[in-house]
Amino acid sequence: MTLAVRKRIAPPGRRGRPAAVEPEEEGTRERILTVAERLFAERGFNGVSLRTLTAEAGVNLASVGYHFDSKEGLIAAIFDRRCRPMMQERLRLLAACAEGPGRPPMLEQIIEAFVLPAISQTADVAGGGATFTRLRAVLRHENSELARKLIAENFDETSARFVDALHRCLPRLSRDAIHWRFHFLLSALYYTTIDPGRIRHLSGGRCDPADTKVAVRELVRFVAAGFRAD
Amino acid sequence: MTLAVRKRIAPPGRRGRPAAVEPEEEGTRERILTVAERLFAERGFNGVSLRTLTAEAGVNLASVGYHFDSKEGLIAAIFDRRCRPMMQERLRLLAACAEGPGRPPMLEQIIEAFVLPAISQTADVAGGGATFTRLRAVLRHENSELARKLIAENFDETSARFVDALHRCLPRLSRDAIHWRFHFLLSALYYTTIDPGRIRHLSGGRCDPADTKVAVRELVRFVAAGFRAD
DNA sequence: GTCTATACAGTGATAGAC
DNA sequence: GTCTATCACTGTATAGAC
Repeated sequence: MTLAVRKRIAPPGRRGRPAAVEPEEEGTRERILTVAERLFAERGFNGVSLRTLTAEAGVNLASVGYHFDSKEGLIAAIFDRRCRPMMQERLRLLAACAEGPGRPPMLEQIIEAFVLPAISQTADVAGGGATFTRLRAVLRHENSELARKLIAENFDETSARFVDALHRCLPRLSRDAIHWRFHFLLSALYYTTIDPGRIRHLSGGRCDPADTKVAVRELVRFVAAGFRAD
Repeated sequence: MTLAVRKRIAPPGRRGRPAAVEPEEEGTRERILTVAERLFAERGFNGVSLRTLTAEAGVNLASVGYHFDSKEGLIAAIFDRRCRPMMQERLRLLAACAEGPGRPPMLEQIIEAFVLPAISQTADVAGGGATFTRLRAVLRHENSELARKLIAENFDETSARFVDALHRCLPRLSRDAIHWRFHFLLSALYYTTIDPGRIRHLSGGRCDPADTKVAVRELVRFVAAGFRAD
C-alpha cells in the first residue's frame, strides 16, 4: 500500500513573502475546492466520501455543509469557479470580433473566440485546468444526469450566444444546419482536450494537441471550412 | 440487495423450431460475453467482480478462465466480437469506393465508409451496439491504459488504411494535415455517438443524432468540407 | 472439450491492543 | 497515534466430473 497517510503539511506561512494577489493565501473554502476537484477527477463523484475529502484537505467535515450546503453544492461551486472566467473570456473575445483589413474572416474569429479559452484552460496543468477537464469527462460517464445539469447551467447561455453569432455570420444556413455544425465544433474541441493521445499515437507522435498554437490553428481551419460547406 | 440469483433458465431448446443460422441457441461463451458487456458498461471494468458477473450470467466462476483465460481476456473478446464485423464492414465499403458518374465525390465516399458502420452499430440498441459504445467510453475514463491498448489493437490497422486512402484522395495535403483532419473526423464520430443529448438539448430537440440518416449526411458534409480546407 | 467445485494468494478496510 | 490480527473480497489456478 502506497497510501502513507500524507500528514497535513504545515502551510507555507507568510514568512517574508509579500501579500499575494489573492485575498488570502489559502482559505478553507479554496482548499476544499482544490482538493475536491482533484479527488473527484481521480475517483469520480460517488467514489469520494466527504470524510476522506475533508480529511485529505485537513478541514472539518462540517465545513463542506457550511460553505457549499451539500456535496452537489460543492461540485456546482467547482464548476462555477472554472467556468465563469472561461465564459467571460469567451464573451470578451466574441465582443472583440470585427471585420477589418488584415484580420481573419469573421467566421474564423468567432470560432477562435470559442475554442481558445477552453484549450488554454486545459493546457494550464499547473492551474488545475487539466484536472477540471478530466473531472467533466469522468462525471459525464459516472453520473450523466448531474453532469447534464451542470453543463447546461454553465455552458448553455454562452453557447446560445455563439450559435447566434455564427448564424449572423452565415445567414443563408438554416438554424438546424448551424446547430449541427456547432455540434461538430464542440466535438473537435471536446475530443482534442479529452483524448490527445489518440492522434499522437496514430501520427507516430508528429501531431500533438499539447502544442496549443498548432491545435487551435488546425481546429479553426478545419471547422471554419466545415461551416462553409455547400 | 436485489440480486435474486436468477437461476439459470433452461435454454429455450429446439422444440419445433427450425435450425437457426447461429450454430447454437446461446452457449456459455456468448452468455458471458453479453452479460459482461452490459455490466462493464454499467459499472465499469473494476466495478464488476467475476463472481457477480458469473452469478448474473448463471454460469460457473471458472468458466471465465476456461473460455477467456483472464478478466482482461474477457474484455478483449468483447472488443473483438464488436469490432471485427465493424472493421470488416468499413474495409468492404472502402474497397467499394470508386469514382463514377452519378456517384458522390471520392472523399465523401471514403468518409461515409468510415462513419456509417460505427453509427449503425451504435444505433442498433437491440443488438447491443449502444451498450458497447458506452462501454468504450466508460473504460476510457476508468482504466485508460487498458482502453488505449484495446483501441489500438482493434482500430489502428483500419484507421491507417483510411488515412492512406484519404491522403491518396488529397495528395496536396501534408501527412500531418491529413492526421489532424482525421482526428477531427474521429471527434465528430465519437462525440455524436457518445453524447447525442447535448445537441438535442441545444437545438431544442430539432437536431437528433438518433436519426442516423440525417446524422451521417450532416457529418459527411461537414467533415468533407473540412478536409478540403485551403 | 466443456464445465464444476474448490483452493490459493493477494488486496483494502477495520477493529482492538498497545 | 501506531501496529497488528482479522475479515471480506478479489482474480487466478487446478483437479476432476461429465
